[in-house]
Amino acid sequence: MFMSMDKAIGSASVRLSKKIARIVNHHLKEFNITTEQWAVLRTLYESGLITQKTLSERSDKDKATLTKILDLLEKHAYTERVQNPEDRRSFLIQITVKGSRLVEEVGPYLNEVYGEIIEGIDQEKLSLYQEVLTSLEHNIDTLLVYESNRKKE
Amino acid sequence: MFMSMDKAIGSASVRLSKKIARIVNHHLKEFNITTEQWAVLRTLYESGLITQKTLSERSDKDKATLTKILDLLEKHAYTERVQNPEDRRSFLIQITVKGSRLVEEVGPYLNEVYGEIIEGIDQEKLSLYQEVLTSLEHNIDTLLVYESNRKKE
DNA sequence: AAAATATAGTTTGTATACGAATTATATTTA
DNA sequence: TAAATATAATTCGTATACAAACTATATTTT
Repeated sequence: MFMSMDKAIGSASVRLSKKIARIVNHHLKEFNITTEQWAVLRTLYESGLITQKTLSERSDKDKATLTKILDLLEKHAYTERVQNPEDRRSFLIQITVKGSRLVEEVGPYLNEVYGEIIEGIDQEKLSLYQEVLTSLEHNIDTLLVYESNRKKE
Repeated sequence: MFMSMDKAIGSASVRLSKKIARIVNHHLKEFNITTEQWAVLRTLYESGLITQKTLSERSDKDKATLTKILDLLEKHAYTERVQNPEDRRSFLIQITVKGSRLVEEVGPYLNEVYGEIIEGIDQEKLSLYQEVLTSLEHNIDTLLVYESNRKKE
């Protein structure tokens, strides 16, 4: 069975992720926002005024993708691009009052949804799940760095 | 800390999934195929001749998405749509010899990649990780069914 | 059997992911 | 300091996700 690992870990992780996004999107629909926009907005709420570059790193969004997401968040007046006085190439991204209010409203609501998602699973197992999640992510980060370095040579 | 669950479980799972797809895509590039095309092709390899509908369910692909993926797989002659003699609306999807050969080549190779991804993580923890993954998926499936039923009323 | 309903697959529209090219500006090097 | 290189952000092209509308065909209801 040559694809046991693949099936067990990779496919299952990817499949779960899509389902999480699907159900969260259902719940976020009434707020006119998507899972990914939420991830960016929440990161911004927690970070305060940061550059688009930094926001891209912290929210794990590609710069091209982030451009689009910020366009949408701006359209709803949840965020604003402000010229960075220290570097004319860059923007500082500012969450608006409306954006902050949304985070404060949606945050607790989403936590209820997550309560349903983890229902019946031991806290202990969940902690271990998170731990493995982190290890896997770390391994992949290492591999990705290695590959991108190899590419440059 | 009102978004702990969101951050700990949701965002982390989604982030990991994207990274898995990213690194696997890097490796699959030389075969001119993507992670998602691979998932479909592998499912088909394991299932034999099945309808597009069934393939959609087994590979967890939306029917619209699957249409596009099959278009691409067909372009590379890895699969074919065959008229279903029992139902003129439907197609049977057939993996070609070229497609089978690809699966047999890529499968073991991908398993090596997954070996690197899980490097240094206890087998026991990985099993538990999978177990939680399954439970979470099950919970979400239940919630999604519940929601889609509510919608119809 | 005709009408109503359900189903398989495609198309369309919007959002996301991401590599590559492009533009404007900074930083480094010769 | 002029030239080369690096960086921040946008744009473009291709792939995926998914809801909704649409087409063709099946199935069920009356």
